[in-house]
Amino acid sequence: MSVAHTRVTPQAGGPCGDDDCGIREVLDRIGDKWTVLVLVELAKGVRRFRELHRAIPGISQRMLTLTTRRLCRDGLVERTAYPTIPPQVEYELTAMGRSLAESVQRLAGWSREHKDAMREARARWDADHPGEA
Amino acid sequence: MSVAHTRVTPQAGGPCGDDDCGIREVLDRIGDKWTVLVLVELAKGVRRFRELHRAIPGISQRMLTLTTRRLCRDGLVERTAYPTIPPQVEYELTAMGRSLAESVQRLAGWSREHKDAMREARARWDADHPGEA
DNA sequence: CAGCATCCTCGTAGATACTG
DNA sequence: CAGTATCTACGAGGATGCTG
Repeated sequence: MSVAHTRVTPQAGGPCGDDDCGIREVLDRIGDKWTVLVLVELAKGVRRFRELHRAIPGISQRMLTLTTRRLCRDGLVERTAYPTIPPQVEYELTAMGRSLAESVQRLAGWSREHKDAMREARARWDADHPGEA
Repeated sequence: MSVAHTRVTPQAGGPCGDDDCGIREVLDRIGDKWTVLVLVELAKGVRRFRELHRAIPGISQRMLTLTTRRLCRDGLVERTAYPTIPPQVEYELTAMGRSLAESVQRLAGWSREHKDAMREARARWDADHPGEA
């Protein structure tokens, strides 16, 4: 997510209310393509770089590096590097990271509960609105 | 958020587990720049197009149109157009939309609780890692 | 008022090659 | 193994003008 988020001006007390300001902040963290997947995988336990890479099909080394680094920076993940040869690096959720992963998984629960309803709604809409991409 | 999401191949039973597959699905819906803001504003009650536009500073007419349409398509928002002159259109959350808004706001709660800790973590990281953009 | 159509910018992420 | 560096693309989103 950051979706080229040019940041919605967070003017406290502005017309945007106070509720959503917090929302954009999380979404700017977890809204991107890979963060949640890493989060969920790490929720299962400690993982090495390569293990994460294999566990998350499709992610490139580059994106895994960037994603884990951002998570470390925000205090959501702890990185431990053992100066062995070959090198070995372990990633683990911090307490805050586990708390976020939990919240995220609740949202995933919502998704599972409603995915069918949404699929139907979409099919209905598409049927009623012919001539749309 | 669709963040140019080329869709992580959702191979059931794959190494990516079953938990996260639901996560990406919600994020593909709400992870973009404006959806959650519209969701939260509509959670406060029925809104007309112009009211939404004013309530969400920074959004363009184009993006508001696209965002509301997608929400309608997924059955999260109901659109009611009155054929008056000038036209008048009202947007309202459906039951499913309200349910999603609630879940999203819980995530926003997490954000508010931890934003300070994350800010501190980031400051610490930046101090320990000089020479990064 | 509530859109639609068009053009353009710029960030996210993919691909590939190299290193401690 | 666990990265870094560089180049490229794609597409979400911004700006602007027009319409029923």
